[in-house]
Amino acid sequence: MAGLREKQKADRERRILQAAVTKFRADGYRAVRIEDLADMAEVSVGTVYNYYQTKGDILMATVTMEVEEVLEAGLAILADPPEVVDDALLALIFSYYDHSLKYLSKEMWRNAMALAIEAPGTPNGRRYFEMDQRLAAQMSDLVAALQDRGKVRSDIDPGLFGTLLFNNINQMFLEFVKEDDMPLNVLRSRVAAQILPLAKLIATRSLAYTLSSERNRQSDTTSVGLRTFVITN
Amino acid sequence: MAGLREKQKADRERRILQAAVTKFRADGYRAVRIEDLADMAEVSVGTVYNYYQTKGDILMATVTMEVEEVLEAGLAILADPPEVVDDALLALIFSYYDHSLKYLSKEMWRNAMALAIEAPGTPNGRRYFEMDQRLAAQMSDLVAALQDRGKVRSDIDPGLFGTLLFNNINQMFLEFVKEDDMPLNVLRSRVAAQILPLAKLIATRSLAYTLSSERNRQSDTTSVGLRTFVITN
DNA sequence: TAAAAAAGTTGAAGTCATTCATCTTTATAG
DNA sequence: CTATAAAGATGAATGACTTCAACTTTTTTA
Repeated sequence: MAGLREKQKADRERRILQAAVTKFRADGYRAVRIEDLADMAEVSVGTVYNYYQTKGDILMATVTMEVEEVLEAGLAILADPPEVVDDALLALIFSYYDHSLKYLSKEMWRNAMALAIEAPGTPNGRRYFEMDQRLAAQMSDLVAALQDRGKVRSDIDPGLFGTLLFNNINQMFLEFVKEDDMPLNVLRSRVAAQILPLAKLIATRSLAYTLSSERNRQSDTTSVGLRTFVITN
Repeated sequence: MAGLREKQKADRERRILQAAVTKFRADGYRAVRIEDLADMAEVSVGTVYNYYQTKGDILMATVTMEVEEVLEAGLAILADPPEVVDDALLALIFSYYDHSLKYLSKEMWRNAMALAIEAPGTPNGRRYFEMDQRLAAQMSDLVAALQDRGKVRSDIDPGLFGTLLFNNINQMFLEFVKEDDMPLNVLRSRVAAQILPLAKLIATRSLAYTLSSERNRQSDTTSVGLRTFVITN
C-alpha cells in the first residue's frame, strides 16, 4: 500500500507545510514568496501548487493545525473541568489563547481572518468559519457539562450561551491580533473582566445566597445582569 | 485660486472615483483592474496612483463616501427620533442598513473589512476602524438623547450601551455581507429580534409597571435581562 | 525485464498591482 | 512674450501569485 510514490508525496507535503510554518512566522506571511517555500522544501514552485491551491491555502492549513491542537487541549479540560464556573470557563478560554500563537503569529492570524471574510464562500472561508463553530460548540459543551454537575442554572441554554461567550472571546482575540504590541496577559485580564460577571450570572446560587431574602436575590441578579450588559462587547 | 491645474486635478480625482464606484459594483472589486479604472477615467495607470496610493485606497474612498452619507442620514434621525425606544433604535439601525448598499456591493464590503483586518496599522485600516467608532458614537448619542427625554433609564451609560448595540449590529452586518443570498429584510428581522429585548431592558418603566410591586419589578427585570442574554449574538 | 501508461514535477510564461524615470503641461519670472 | 521652474501625467519595468505544456519518475502490463 505504502508505495514509493505515496511516501514521497506525504514527505513533500510535510516539508512544504513545515517550511510555511517556519518562514511565515519568521518573516511574515506577506513577505514570504512561494519560491521561498519551494526552496526550503526542496521542490519547485509548481509542486507547491500541486499540494495547495493558493498561498492562502497554505496559511489555512497551518491555522487548521493550530486549531486542531487547541480543540484537543480543550477536550482535556472538558473531561475534568474546575469546580467553580469562573475557573472552568477561564481555564478553557486561556487554554485557547495560550495555544493560539504556537504556530501562528499575529500577522498570520490577521491574514487568515481577512482571507475568511474576503472569500467566505470558498473552501478556505468555509473551513475557517467551520472551525469557529467547532470552538463555539466546545464552549457550549463546557457549559452543558457544568450544568450537568449542577454548577450552572438549569434555565440557561448551553448552546446559545456558549455561542455568546465564544463570540465575545473571538472579538477580543481579533482586537488582540490587531495590536502587535498587546501582550497575552492584557488579553487575559480583559477577558477575565468580561467573563466573570457573565459567569456569576449563570452560576447556581451559592450557600451565602441561599440564606438571603428573595427580594435581595432579585435585586442582586438584576444589577449583575445590567452591569454585565454594559461591560459586554 | 481655482487655477486650471487645480480644476483638472479635482476633475481627474472625481472621474477615477466615479469609475471605481461603477466598475467595482458592476464587476466586483477583485475583477476590476487598475487599468480598467484608468481607461474609464481617461487617465493613465500611473495617474491613478498619483491620486490613490493603492487599489485598497480607492475602495476605502468609496466606503468613506458611503459611511459619510450614512452618518448624515443618522443625524436627521437623531434630531427628531421616534418616541418609543424600540422604534428609535430600529429607525437609526435600519437607516444604516438601507444606505449600506448604495455605493458598495457585498463583495466590496467584504474586501473593505478584510483590508481593515489585514492591515489595521495602515492609514486605511485606521480609517475603517475610525468610521466604526463614529457610527458607534452616533448610536450612543441616540441613547443619550432618549435618556434626556426620559425614555431611557438614567442608570444606563449611553456610551457603553451604544457601543454594545453597535458591536451587535456590526456583527450581524458581517454575517449579512458574508452571505450573498441573504436579502436585507432577513437582516432587518434578525436585528429586530435581537434589539427589541435590549430596548425593553433599557426603557423606562411603563405606567402599568409603575403600579406593580417592587418585588415584581425586580423579577421582571431579571427575566428580561436573562432572555436578552440568551438571544443576543 | 522492457515498453507503455499513469502520476507527478518543473520552470517559463501570463496576469495584475505597484513603482519610477521620463516627458508634458501649467505656472512663474524677467 | 519667452524662458525657466514646478507640478503632474505617462507607460514600460518590476515583483509576486498562479497556470500549464513539456519532461521525469514510478507503476503497470505483457
